[in-house]
Amino acid sequence: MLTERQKEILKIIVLEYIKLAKPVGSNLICDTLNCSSATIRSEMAALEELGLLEKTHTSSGRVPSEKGYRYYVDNLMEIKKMSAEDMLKLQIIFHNNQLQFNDCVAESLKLISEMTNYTSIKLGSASHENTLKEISIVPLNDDNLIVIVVTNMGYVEHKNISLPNVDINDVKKTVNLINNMIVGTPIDEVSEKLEFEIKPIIANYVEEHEKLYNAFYNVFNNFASKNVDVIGKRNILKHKEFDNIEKVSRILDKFEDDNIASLVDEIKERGSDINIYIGKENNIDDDMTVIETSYKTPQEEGKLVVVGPKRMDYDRVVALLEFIKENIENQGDR
Amino acid sequence: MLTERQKEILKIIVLEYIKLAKPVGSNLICDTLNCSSATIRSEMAALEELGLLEKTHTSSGRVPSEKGYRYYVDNLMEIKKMSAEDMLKLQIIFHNNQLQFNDCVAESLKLISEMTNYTSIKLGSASHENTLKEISIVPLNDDNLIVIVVTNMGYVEHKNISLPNVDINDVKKTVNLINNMIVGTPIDEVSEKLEFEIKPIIANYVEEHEKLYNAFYNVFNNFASKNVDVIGKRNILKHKEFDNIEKVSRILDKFEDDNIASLVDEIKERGSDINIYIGKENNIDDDMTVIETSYKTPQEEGKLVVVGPKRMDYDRVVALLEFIKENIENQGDR
DNA sequence: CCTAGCACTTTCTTTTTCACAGTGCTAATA
DNA sequence: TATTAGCACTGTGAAAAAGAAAGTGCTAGG
Repeated sequence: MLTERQKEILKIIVLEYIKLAKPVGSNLICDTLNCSSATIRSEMAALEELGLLEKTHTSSGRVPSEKGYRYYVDNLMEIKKMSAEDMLKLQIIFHNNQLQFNDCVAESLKLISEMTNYTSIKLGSASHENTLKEISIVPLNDDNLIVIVVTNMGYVEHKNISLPNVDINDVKKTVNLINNMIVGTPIDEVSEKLEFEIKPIIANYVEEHEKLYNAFYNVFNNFASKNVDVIGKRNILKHKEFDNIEKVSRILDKFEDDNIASLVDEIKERGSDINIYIGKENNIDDDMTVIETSYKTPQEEGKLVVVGPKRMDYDRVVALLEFIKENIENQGDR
Repeated sequence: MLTERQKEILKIIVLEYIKLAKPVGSNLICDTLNCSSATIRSEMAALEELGLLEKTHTSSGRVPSEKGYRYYVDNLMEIKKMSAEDMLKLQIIFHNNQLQFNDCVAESLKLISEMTNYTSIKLGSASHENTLKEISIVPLNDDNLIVIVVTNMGYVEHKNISLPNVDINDVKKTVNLINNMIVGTPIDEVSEKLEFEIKPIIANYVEEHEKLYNAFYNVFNNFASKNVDVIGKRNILKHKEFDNIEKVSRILDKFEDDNIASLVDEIKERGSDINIYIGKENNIDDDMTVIETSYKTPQEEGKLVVVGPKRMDYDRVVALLEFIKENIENQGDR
């Protein structure tokens, strides 16, 4: 159990380090608290003993440890009101009746990325949670057409396919078959159903049924496994701690990875509204913090995620995410 | 006019520098050519006088100048055969009957990026060259639906919109109106036509016509202006000359820029098959080279672009692009 | 329990030194 | 006349040395 003064000191160090990214010395603190630097130093030594602070070298100032950040987040962080500026900008988005609900989410995440210089991620439902809602085609010319697949969660994917020597009416019939027989199936399982339920039927009356079947099979087989949108990847470059190419590469690779959804998703619920995973607590990177919340509206459910350096402006991001989550859930049915 | 030996020297320097990214000294060259380093040095001085070579400092070896690369590309580069390995990998893609034509292009560019560590760009036709082919909707639930827009060039875009209190049949009627009256219009001009041709009609019989109109208006008004795909952005990180965060940031910003299409597109045709724009010759970045070719098939036309450091493996990229272009144009109608 | 004072440590920056790679020039040579 | 050997010179990069700055831990006294 920390004394009040220790808490005070830890808090100052965390906030100061977040602001300037420089180890914090005892002098800076004794200005704020009314006591000498020597006193602070012995307190800092105690906090280090507890694993809440770290030194970068024997005679450096202190830096919060991962445990230190965690303590701050759990016990010290005050729920800060959003700055008037942040508030205003977000409200403009949510009160813009021109914007569709969906765009509001995307726009607000984009705004968060811009304002904070962190990276945000919008995570829709996974493919196994999506079922086939409808498939349709648009013929472009004799040989080429576009197949459009829509899932019940409103996820859309399309593909350009070319089917020379296949009668367009056969294609249409096949589409009808799919729409009649397979709609409602989880996207994951569609290609399987195609093989066992559709293929045998079209084999009977379509000349080039092999070609036709393959085309549709591919559409579903390569269906993107996740509905995920990463916004502001390059922001990582703007932070002091990522000042060398290897680190930056490592993180950018993670962001680009198709698997990022699972990295974020694997995180077990902590139960509360907004979850914070610091450093090793998350699967993205030991040097990063992930702040995450989920939302649910009649139309859609998903997760909003903000990823930044451990030295992150926790208060602000939490306030922003809370605001957005609330607005999404309330305005979802406007 | 250069002497044969000067050409020889320039060529060696360009190739060597491309390989190792280190200024090339006279000793290295006199091994290859049978003469002393002093001779080479006076030749190098002459080439520098002509602006084809540069020094990094008074007593360094030589580095090709922009003009030097240009001379190499225009006069010295031999059309190299592709390596067996490159050839094989690409052929696998183009001979894979599973893959749709469209995917071949994307896959081969992806492969180029991976093999060369440069960035490639697939540039489809601009929005003003696309006309509306068809619009369709998929209702998701009472209030929400998806609008799908397809252009004659096979470009597809979709948008989730919510229209509470609007009768789905009114929406369908509106879609029919659009499909009957506006199909064939350049995408750019659709929102205008909506206003003057569709809006007055639906105003008569649709209660919430304002909402409905706005929704469709937005779909078209925000239609992506370019059909562009940038592959392997992060490859820039792998090159020696981009070893600091500012440079990397600058370039990555360019890649992310929605305007990248125009940066590449503005380039005036040089008339030949494959165009090379070195450093200041291109609009992307003075430190980069852009190699570009266009293709045209019955289904689609567009540009293939490879972007990398000026110190780029010109021979290889040209060979790769030539191969792909040829395969696209021949196999486009398979 | 707090604080003033001081010796000590590490980093960071600057300066010095040194070997190296490569140049330009000159005078001799084929 | 073109080439070459020889040599003085120059900028770079790495390593070593020196000094300043920031901050700590400890001790003794209030």
